[in-house]
Amino acid sequence: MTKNNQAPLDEGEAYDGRAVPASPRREPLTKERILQHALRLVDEEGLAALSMRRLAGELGFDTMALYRHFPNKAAMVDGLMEAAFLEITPPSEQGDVWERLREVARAFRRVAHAHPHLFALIATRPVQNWVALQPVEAALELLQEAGLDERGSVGAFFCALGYVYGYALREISISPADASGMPAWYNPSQVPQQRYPRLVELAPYFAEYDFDAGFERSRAPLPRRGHRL
Amino acid sequence: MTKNNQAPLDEGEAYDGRAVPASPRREPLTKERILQHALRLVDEEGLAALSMRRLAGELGFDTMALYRHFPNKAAMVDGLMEAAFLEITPPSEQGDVWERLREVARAFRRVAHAHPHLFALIATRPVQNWVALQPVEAALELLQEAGLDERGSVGAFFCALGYVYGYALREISISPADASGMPAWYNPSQVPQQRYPRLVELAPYFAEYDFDAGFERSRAPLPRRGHRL
DNA sequence: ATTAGAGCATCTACGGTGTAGACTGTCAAA
DNA sequence: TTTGACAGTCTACACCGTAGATGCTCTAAT
Repeated sequence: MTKNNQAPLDEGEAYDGRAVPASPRREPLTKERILQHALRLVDEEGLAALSMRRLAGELGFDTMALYRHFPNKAAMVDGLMEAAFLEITPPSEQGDVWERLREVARAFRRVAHAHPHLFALIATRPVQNWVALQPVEAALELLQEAGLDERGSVGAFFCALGYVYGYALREISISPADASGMPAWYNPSQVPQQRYPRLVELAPYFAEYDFDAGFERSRAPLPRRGHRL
Repeated sequence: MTKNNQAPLDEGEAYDGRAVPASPRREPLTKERILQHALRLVDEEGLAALSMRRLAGELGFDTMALYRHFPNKAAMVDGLMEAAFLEITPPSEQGDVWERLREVARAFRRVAHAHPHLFALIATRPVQNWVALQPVEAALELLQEAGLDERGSVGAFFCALGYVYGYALREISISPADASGMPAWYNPSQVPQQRYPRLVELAPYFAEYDFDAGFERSRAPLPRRGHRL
């Protein structure tokens, strides 16, 4: 398959992995520029599309130039995840505690939508960036402010975090549609009728399910006032 | 890094990707044997360790022999996921509906523990195996049996599925421990004290958190009798 | 008994990947 | 003017998935 290459490439052919000797003066490579372009690549074409050769090529540099800024590819991807976490805005300073907790949850989900490919990675790997713990800290603070004791905070945290991650992940994993415009198993005509009668019966309701509303409605995993977890 | 290679390899050196001409009579390759060995590999060393060359080598065959049984690597991995889904046992035939729903949830979580690396893939990708929909069908049936209407069933399904996936995923993603035996952010001495005071304060409670109990306790996302979702 | 064919296994080769190590050019400080 | 640091380049290596041609062995039909 041929890849359409609308990148800058002002310095030369590039993107066979090599760049041209380069003009005497040019914008030097930086961590930020690299990450920015990499993020765009991943968002638009998925993680598989992110290769050091291609990335460097599209930026107009030699592949190995990237290694002046990151020790290896894994470190660069870590940088991408960190960037994603930085998009999780801190909750507002005042207002109902539970509402502020919901704000954090929404921020997580927003990141999932903004960077689905990256989010799959984030949800899958252990946390290894301190920045990533910023929203965690915020959530814990809120839970305690809401009156939960230590053990309760941790319990509620894991419960809610799991829910938010999982819900968002289901959302973005389910999406890819077939020719008919909807995932195969939403499409009753494709489901083996007698093995999965409920699936067939409920197919239209799956198709019309509103993820936004569903997320907002489901406060269950967050304990409420007077509700023992 | 050198890889220790305790595989069969009775036919010859192998695992440089090539196998020896092979003795006249030997156990032929089958889908099942391939999947079985591949699953072991993934469970023990992670998805990255699964390469066609290595897999074939360890089985004592030429790399390309695998392609007689699977059109490509992706199809083989699909087979692995299908195998994992088959481990999700159907719920018992009778008893409390909610308890049977919990059985399905537990079965999911059990698979996550049995095959963490594979589960990360499963949780991340859209469903593409009909077999994988078996437990979905079961859950939907139970939800309706419990008295929820169509829209309610779908809502509860997404809610619960998200929670189960997410909770299990957090569990298996968090685990990798550092030298001290616990994940870095459970370890108060490693957490930047003043940026994350709550994290430090709650660290011991994180360390003692019981995932099993937490999972069992958290029935919140599943609506109960008399509880409007 | 001989032949034809079907399957499975093997071999070779191609283009892709991440990255180690040596090299070159440019600029700032000594 | 020299020195050194540093950014970018070049070459090379080992690994990856897999297309295509070739060979082997057993079965069924002649």
